[in-house]
Amino acid sequence: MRPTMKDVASAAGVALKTVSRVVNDEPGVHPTTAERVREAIERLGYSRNESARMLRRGRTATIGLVIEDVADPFYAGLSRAVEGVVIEHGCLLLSGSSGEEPGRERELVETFCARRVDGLIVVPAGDDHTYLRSELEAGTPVVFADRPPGAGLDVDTVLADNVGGARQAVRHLMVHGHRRIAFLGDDPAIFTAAQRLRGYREELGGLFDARLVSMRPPSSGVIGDDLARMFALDDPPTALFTGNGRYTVTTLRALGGRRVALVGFDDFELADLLDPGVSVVAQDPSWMGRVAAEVLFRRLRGDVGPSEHLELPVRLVTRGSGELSPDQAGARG
Amino acid sequence: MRPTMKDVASAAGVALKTVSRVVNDEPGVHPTTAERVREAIERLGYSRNESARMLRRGRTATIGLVIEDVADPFYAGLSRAVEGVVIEHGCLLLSGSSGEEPGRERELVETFCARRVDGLIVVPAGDDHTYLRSELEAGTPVVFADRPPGAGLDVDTVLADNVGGARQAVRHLMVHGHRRIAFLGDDPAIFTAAQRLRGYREELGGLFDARLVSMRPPSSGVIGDDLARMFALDDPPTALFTGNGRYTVTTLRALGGRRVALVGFDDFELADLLDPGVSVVAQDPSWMGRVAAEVLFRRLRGDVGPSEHLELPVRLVTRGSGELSPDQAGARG
DNA sequence: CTGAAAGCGCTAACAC
DNA sequence: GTGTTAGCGCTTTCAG
Repeated sequence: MRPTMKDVASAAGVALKTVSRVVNDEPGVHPTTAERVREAIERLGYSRNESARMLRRGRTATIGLVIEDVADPFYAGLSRAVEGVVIEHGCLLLSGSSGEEPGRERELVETFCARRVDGLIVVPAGDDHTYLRSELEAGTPVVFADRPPGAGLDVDTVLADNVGGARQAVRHLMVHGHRRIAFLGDDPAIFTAAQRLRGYREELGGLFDARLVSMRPPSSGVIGDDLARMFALDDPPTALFTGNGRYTVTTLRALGGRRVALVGFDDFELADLLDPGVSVVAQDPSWMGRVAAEVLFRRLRGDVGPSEHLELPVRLVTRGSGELSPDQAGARG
Repeated sequence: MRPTMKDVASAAGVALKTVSRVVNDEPGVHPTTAERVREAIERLGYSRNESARMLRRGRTATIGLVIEDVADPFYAGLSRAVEGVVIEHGCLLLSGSSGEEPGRERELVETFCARRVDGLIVVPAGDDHTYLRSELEAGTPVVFADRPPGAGLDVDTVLADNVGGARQAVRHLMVHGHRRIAFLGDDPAIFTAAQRLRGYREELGGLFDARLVSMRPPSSGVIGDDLARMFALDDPPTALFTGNGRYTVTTLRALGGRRVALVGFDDFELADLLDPGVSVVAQDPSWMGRVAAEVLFRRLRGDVGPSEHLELPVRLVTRGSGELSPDQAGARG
């Protein structure tokens, strides 16, 4: 069906190996012979079968990326950055979304491994990664991004400063006079959510009040109810800290124009165009992706040093919503 | 290094083929034997080498997806939908972003083809796809999404109703009393931009005024200048039609709170939370992705009917900005 | 500079 | 039920 090297070889009247040399730009082929081979390649429309090459060489020039959901802007940005580095290194990217399901994460990782990806970048959904043990022993480098692996796995990790970022957000609100600061975030089973809760709690100290904390899976759709419950308290919150981009948006929608001080974790498009502009603790998903990919390729180049645990700083961006004072709260904007 | 079927076979005291049978759930293996093989697989930590399998079977169970940029919400949504269908069919997705560069699009497509992807979904950046000819002849199905292929290529295509959507947007603004409607969009070399300009022009008829059209590459950063120029006219626009999500956002930012009627092509997160809410002609990127993937798998299943050319309807979503009357324009919001 | 032979790990086709 | 053989298309090794 498709022409193979053998076909090209007989078309050009040379041996298989000579074609291989030409295709791979190996030295030691007479220019005239090379030209004849190239002409045959062109004429037959030959293109090297990478599957065969991979099998023989034992390298696939493929990196596997498991994220939570490409449609989420954070992971989309991360993916794009990973892709950039991967392409720069002459590799291709196999990617998949776990949808926050540990089973799917594992399935994806195992499928990628069966394809013998040269390396793996994983944003884990689960917290048991013992299934990766044999792959690591086989020498495949793995980098965890955004969230660390489950206990007992010593691999490179690139995280954001979740605790510090949360503390920064809460401190900012406190500086602006708030004492009743609510936290709305994801299920604490998720690492980043738990870390941000921790930072929130640490910074709040004695002001912490469990009634001002709502952590629900994003699908539950009850953030509005939780908010209503909090606002009905004798001492309602005057400020909100939302645990990630999705919650910030959901919360803004649930507020329906009600003016409350708010700082969100994660930056998002149009945060500056809302009224007031939404103050956020911004992560840089591209940076995280790039760093994770670079660590991976360093390993691929043979770096066998101890595992790296990077924590990327985050940045408070003030746009108005986080600078409202407690007495400005409550009014309908 | 890694255990192979041969290793498993000798560990279990059976022949290679028996291991293959067990691994592939082929019938005709005695339960006891199968159990022994499974035990050996478990003990050695064996996992089938898919590269070898691909080479032998001639199918890679891989689909290639070329888009413009994963970090763009439209393409992120499309990717996610494609991924869903691909996984459902037991395949994996190789994806890459062309960054709107025809050269990169071609490179990606050719690399994917060298890996012998079973099928290809392409959002083209260029308009010459003759390089795909040989691949199509080799039997690889290709589906174009969002934009059609260059001349002379008869393949399945899934597009949105760009002309109709643009007409709908302009008509809506006209119904609300506007006669001076500007169009801000992408370089007309891009299919969707050209189609939307066409719809805009058709619907506007005699009211068309070239001075109210600005089509620039998104990188140029001069949308604000163009807008200023238009507003400085004797008969400035009272309404804007923006050609895609990115332009809508850039335009809103450039307007800096100035109240002008506006309808944008493409829906976007938070469009409802801005003041006024942004009216849009909404496409459904997930739908487009799903449909494209389904058409592809139908081909893969052997459908050899004439090429399909699907046009997905779009939907006008009114949120306020598109319902402002001409005399409400000009004020600072 | 060029070529022949072996074999990567698997599956297909056919024995037994 | 099970095993043997050939070979997918390429790279590696070694021989000329």
